[in-house]
Amino acid sequence: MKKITIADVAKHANISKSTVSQYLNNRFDYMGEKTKERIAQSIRELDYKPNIVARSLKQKTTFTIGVIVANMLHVFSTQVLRAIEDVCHAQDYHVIVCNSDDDPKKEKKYIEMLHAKQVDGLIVFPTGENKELYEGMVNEQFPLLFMDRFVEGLNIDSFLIENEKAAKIAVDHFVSKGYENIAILTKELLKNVTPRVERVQGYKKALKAHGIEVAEKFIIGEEVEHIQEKLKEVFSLPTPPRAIIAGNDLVLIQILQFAKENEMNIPEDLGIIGIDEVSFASIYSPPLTTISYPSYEMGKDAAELLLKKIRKEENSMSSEIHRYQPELIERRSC
Amino acid sequence: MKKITIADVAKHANISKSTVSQYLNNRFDYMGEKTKERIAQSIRELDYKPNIVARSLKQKTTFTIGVIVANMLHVFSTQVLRAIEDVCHAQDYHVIVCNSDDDPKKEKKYIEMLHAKQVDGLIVFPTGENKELYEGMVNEQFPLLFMDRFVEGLNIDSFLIENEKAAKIAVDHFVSKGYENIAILTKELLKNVTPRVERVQGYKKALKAHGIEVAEKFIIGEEVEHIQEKLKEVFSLPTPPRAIIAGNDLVLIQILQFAKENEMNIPEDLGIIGIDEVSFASIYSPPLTTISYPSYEMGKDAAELLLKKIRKEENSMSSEIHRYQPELIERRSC
DNA sequence: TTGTACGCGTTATCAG
DNA sequence: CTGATAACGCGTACAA
Repeated sequence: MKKITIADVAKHANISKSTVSQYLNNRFDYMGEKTKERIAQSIRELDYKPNIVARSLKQKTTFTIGVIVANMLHVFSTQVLRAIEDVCHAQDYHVIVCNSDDDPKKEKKYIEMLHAKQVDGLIVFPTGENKELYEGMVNEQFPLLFMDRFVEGLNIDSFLIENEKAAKIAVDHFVSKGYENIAILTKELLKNVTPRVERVQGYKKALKAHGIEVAEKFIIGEEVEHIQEKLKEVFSLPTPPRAIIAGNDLVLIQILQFAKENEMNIPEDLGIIGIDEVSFASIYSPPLTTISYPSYEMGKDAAELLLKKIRKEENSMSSEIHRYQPELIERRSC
Repeated sequence: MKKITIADVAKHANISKSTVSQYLNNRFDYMGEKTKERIAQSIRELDYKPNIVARSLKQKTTFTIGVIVANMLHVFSTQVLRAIEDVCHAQDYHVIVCNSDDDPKKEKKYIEMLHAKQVDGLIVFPTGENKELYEGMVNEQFPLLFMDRFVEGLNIDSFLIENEKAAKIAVDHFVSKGYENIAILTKELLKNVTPRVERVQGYKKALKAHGIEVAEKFIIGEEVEHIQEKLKEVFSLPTPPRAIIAGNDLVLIQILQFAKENEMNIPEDLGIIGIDEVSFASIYSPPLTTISYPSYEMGKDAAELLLKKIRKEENSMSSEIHRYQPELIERRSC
């Protein structure tokens, strides 16, 4: 059961490989009707399928891109991926998906392997730890885009949420409702991941703009496993928070759990605003006020830009930061 | 800025391509130390990267597999994908991800393209509408696995949840708690997708086993957009349901919304069991009783089997149905 | 140990 | 309109 190649088809149709190749590439400017027919016939009879690897070798293009996310279990990543895949499908590209798990080594290995596999471009949620590597690809003019995270001084198109604004919207809303002692909770602050640092930054700025003093004790960063203890600690303070911003969906669930276990009334005892839309926001009791942003659109725009750069319709050298606006969805938790 | 090939390295090191190739493939059984050093040196200086496409053409293997899911926005798909990616990463394979959107045409196009791209194997959440195509691949001995959905009479390894049992567990639990008028809600029943039909089947069987008559009006299938109206209709019946099984997470949210809007008390007015674990199950009021199953494990096992078949460590001809056990997580909604 | 020559499947070029 | 022939980059007998 040997694979049939273009040579077999040629032999079967009694013509040369080149003619068959032309046929396959729709270059029948001057091809005889009868020849066309014979080729079509042979292809059908032999059930010939072109070998795209061979074509890629010759054409130096694979019609495949790579996407390296931190972790595709995150809802945001999933939505971005889905958008990318949709755009690629529409333009006959395929997508190789990888999880870096925020591990620079893993990220590096993936980038190098995908590059070696000759993918035509890459969309990365960067760990930020492989600057030289990123830089090398830019110099090579390799189509590369960053998503969700920014890496300083690198001249690479980046698609980001207006994170400071997201935090500001939350603070403003709390203030307008008369809340005091507003806290913010995110995952560990150690890692300087763009969304986290920007959100905290925006939180601070917004407080200052309202003439409220920033209290470090209200800026909480903790690994998910230890959030409950941490929360307990913070809410045992003489002046505990009366309002809290959840830095993302996971952290929001932790807060809700804590509030529930301690029988705190929302929004009376504690106001809550979650950054990230969650599936259960509108059915929760009370319905949760959240801040959402256009994940799908971000993925779509990124994919479209990448494909343009791949086709050189867009200058692969110029680069900018694309910012997306967060939006308050007011419900009842604040 | 020309690409460096193995020939350039050879020239630079003043030896032949074959020697370099051997070096790259760790076949230095009899290679001179000095030669090895020279090669390493040249590779570094020229920053040579092997072209994997060329290697694939020669070796007829791409170290890439394809996964076609119905829609990667579904939590189950995401978890399965993540597991597959983990296994593949550990064995240096890459994963191309595609969304069929339950469209047989799209599925067909993907399968054919991926095949042409010479992926080494495929894991598919089948639409079920491309039997001939699936069959062709089996005959070709192409490594192919099905996930979540079963296609009759096809001799292809399939990884499925014990769906009937999941429904049975729910029914049994309701009955043991003294509930009557137990309904089941799924998305449209028209499409004969394995999980849906098996769950309804299991529901019926379980009721019968308890000597309870099956009422067609309690078997509800509806598109997500119209679920609210449908629910309104069903709960206006003379004897409305007192308990309801949510066929999946999306449908569960719809039920919760309906219950909330109509101020129904859970579990007093209405008992609820959701098939599919959801992130907010334990923080909801009341905490939701759900039935979960090992998605990650399913993806992991599938990927491992696929890679074995690819390496011919496993007979690609033999095939079986792998069933996974659902588990009741009792909380307070029933 | 190393070098030569050829194959992998397709496409591009250039005669005819 | 069609057909040789040479790439594309790598791997590998086989020869030396």
